[in-house]
Formats: sequence, structure tokens, C-alpha cells
Amino acid sequence: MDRILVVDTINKAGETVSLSGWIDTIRAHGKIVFIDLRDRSGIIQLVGTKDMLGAVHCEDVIKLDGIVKKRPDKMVNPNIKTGTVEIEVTKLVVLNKSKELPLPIDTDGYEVDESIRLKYRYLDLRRSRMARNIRLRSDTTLYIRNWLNKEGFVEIETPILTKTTPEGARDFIVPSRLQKGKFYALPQSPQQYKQLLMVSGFEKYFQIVRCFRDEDPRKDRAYGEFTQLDMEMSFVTQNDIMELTERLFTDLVKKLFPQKHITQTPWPRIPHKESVAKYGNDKPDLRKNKNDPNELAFAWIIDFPLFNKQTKEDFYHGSGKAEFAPSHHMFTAPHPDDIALLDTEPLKVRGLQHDLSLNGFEVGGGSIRIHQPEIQSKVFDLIGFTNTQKSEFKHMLEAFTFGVPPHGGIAPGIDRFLMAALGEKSVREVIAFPASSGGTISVMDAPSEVTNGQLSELGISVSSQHAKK
RNA sequence: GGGGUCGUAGCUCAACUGGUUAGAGCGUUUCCCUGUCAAGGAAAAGGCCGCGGGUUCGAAUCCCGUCGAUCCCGCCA
Repeated sequence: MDRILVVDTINKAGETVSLSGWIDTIRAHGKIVFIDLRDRSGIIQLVGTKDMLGAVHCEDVIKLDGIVKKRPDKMVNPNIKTGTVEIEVTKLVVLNKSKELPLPIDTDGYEVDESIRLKYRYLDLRRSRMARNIRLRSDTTLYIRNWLNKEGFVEIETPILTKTTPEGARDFIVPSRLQKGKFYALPQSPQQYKQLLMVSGFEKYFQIVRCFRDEDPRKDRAYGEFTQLDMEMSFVTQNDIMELTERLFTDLVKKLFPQKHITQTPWPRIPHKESVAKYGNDKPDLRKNKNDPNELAFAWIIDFPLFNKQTKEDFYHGSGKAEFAPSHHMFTAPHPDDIALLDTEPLKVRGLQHDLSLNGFEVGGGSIRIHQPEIQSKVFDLIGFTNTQKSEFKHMLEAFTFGVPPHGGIAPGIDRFLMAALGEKSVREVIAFPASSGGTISVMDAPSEVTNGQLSELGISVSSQHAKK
């Protein structure tokens, strides 16, 4: 007999069915025993004799045959989807026994020490809250893919083993075996690749992509890696980008988070200067009632300054003597009204940058990019790039000599959006296997040591490493 | 890199100004119970008090160090 899901028994009263799943709870009353069987669709009550059901334990994996019985009105359980029926077990096989779990999974889990939850993450994900979060994450990315596909977007994968990129965070580096002494860097974002794809003529690109930054974590920022919806479009204005993003997320919320309501539409667009003056930051929390778990307050922040005063001693790519640093990144286009100021008062130049704020979190940022080589070159000069540093980006300047369309994009963060949409307090609650603050993934005990053999194959000196013999 | 908080049973927590044999709830195990649905009742098992050093007649408790977790600052366009 083919296995069916517990939720599919509801209209099968009188039929014999086969079910498989985990034992959720056991209620033994002497000769009669009730068991809640759990599978991916929910739970259902099994009934049987002590002889039939007496030997199993919670979280055992079982397979059973049984007859679907309609429950008498008095015995209906309105709290579960399958509460109008139950299964009279006629045959039961234990496929795998379970020891007592090292943590409770019938609660929301917030009360359990997170290091234990992460060590046994595969069990933590059995709890209904976490299973729901992970499923809604899947639903979200699927919805986005379908929505963008209908809009004419193409999803294109870009390299993970790539080159250090000028994003400003610390890179993860990976030694190269074939090019000894050289290193790949994991991308902090696919920024340059997606711009090159505009030169290729795809016009509308997206990628749901992992980005890597070796910076200390926060509750809204997991250690090491995060996922963003990376988008880039040709022949668009900043307004086009904001409107498209707004339509996408409005449709998404309506479809997948129907209990949520968006505070204000269209989303307010606040100049950077005004946001700082009025709210003290560039990611204001515009919720009317911050205690309402169903309120989502989006806001755009625009008119960022193109440059900030350089403060870092060790500017990216080794430049240390620049007076100005890009406030977004070096490919952001200056506001067309401010082009002349590039030569006179660079700090007054506004950039065509747009950040997306949601409930006080920055959930995305983007810009119209520079597509004129001479302006790009001027920006390089202003941020203090030497000729050597400029040559690191000559592929961009060269590409822009072969017919580049004006283009721009945005990259909303999937983790932070889901954190807000699901009302979670940490992005780790929407990630299946997040790293701890110490950068470890304890369920796999990563990172781990490597052998001297592995190191020497990479041309890395063994003596200086804490390697296994 | 810096600061705060935390670390006691499988889980969540108590244990007073240092003082008998470190307790409770949940879970687990055994027994009783034929309609429960977080079933109920009875009993039992279960502890390197994170780790190392120190102070003291005596340390879960005080001190120093260390490891780990988490939050914040730096950092993260």
C-alpha cells in the first residue's frame, strides 16, 4: 500500500491507509493507547491496544497500516487539522528508534540555550515554529523567482571562487592550488559580475545569492554569509527600480504573509539628510505601533552623499591617502544635477543610491551605476586610486567601452526581510544552519583543522600553521 | 579588538551575607488506569555546579585565568 500524508486522511473515513512518520506524543491509558503521529503535513491521532502501540517511544520513526475512523462529535479535536478523524492501527513497524532528545521540540524553543539548539539543529528544525520558518523561506524564494521570471528577468549564477571585491568588508580567502601563492576571495556581493551582465545585454538579471563577509555578527547579521536577492536592470531610472521592488514585495507580502499589513503605500521616500535629522539614522523604524507584530513599515532612503570623508587608515585596495571614500560603492552614479560639483565640492555630490529600510532594519541597498568611463575614472581619482589600483578594475572600464547600457539595481536581504516578516528577533531563526557568534557551525564542527599534506599541496608553509599531523 | 550578561540534572531554573547529604518543574524509566488529545495517579533513576588555579577550617557561592554562548561598540558600502 502506498504511503499517504496524515492530512490526506481527512476525507478517507472507512478506508485502510498506510502512514509513516514520527511519534509526536503518546497518551497511554492502560489497555488503550493514543499516539499523535507527525509527518511533514501535520499530526493525526492513532488509536490502538497496548499490545499494538505499547512498545514505541517519542520520536521513533514508524510505518503503519490502519483504518480511518470518523470521530464522534464529542471527541473531535478542533486544534488540529485532522481532528475529525483518527486511525485505528492494524499493523505497525518501527523503522528507527529514537533516544530521548537532548532538547524539547514541542515549545517555541526561545527558552533553550542557543548553543544547544545549534548543536542539534537538525532536531531544533523539527519544532513547528522553525519548520514553518524554513518552509516560508522556501515559499518566499520560489515566489520571487516566479514573479521575476514573469517580469522578464533571467537568473544567472556568478562565481563564488572569485576575486577580492571593493565592498569594504573583510574577505574570506581561499588558497589556490593551481596558482600557488594566490588566493580566491568569496564574493561580498556579485556587484561587478552583474554589471558586466548588463554589458552582455540580458537587461534584467537577478540571482538569489550567497554573499560572504568576515565581520563580527549581530542579531540582524549572521556571521560569515547571508543571502540576498541581487537584481540589476538596464535602461531604468532610480524610480523604476524602487517601483519594481515595491510591487514585488507588496505582492509577496499579500500572498505569503496575508496577516501582515504594510503601514504606508507607496513607501515613503526620505532624503538621507532628512532621515538623519529626524530619526537619527538612515534606517528609520516608521511603524505606527511597534508592538504590533503584523506591521511592516518600508521606507526608501535616497539622496545619499556620494562620498564621505575618508576615515579608514587602510582603505580598501591599499589606498591610504584618499580624501574621500564612497558612501555606497565606487560604481554609484552621481546625481546628474551635481556632476559639476565633482570637480569643486565632491562632498556635496549626491549619489543615485537607494536604501530600503524595514521596521528599523536596513533590508537592501542599490543604486544607478556609472556607465561612462570618464566619470568612473574621475571617481577613482577622487577616492585616491593609483594607476595600479585602477588597473584592477580595467575590465570594468574596458567593458564600458563596448556599448554599456545605463543600468542600476538593488539587493534586498532575504534573511533580514524574513526576520521582519516572521517577527523573529534574530536572523538565525530563519536560517537552517547559521554559524554561532564564534564563527562555528557546531552541528558539523566547522571550521576544522587541515592536514599538513593539504597545506603543502596548496603551497602553504606548514610550520606556521596549527595543522594536524 | 573592547565592554555587558550568562554557564548548576537531558531541558528550564533555584540554592540567602561562603556552612549538613546541591533542590524544583518539565522530560526519562517502572507500575496503575479503555477516550485521551500538553491525559491522569504513584514511585524511581539522573550532578566534574563549564574548565584550571588561588583564598579559606570549609567554595556552586569570593578572587585570578581560561573556554564557550549571547547582546552591544568598533566593524559591516
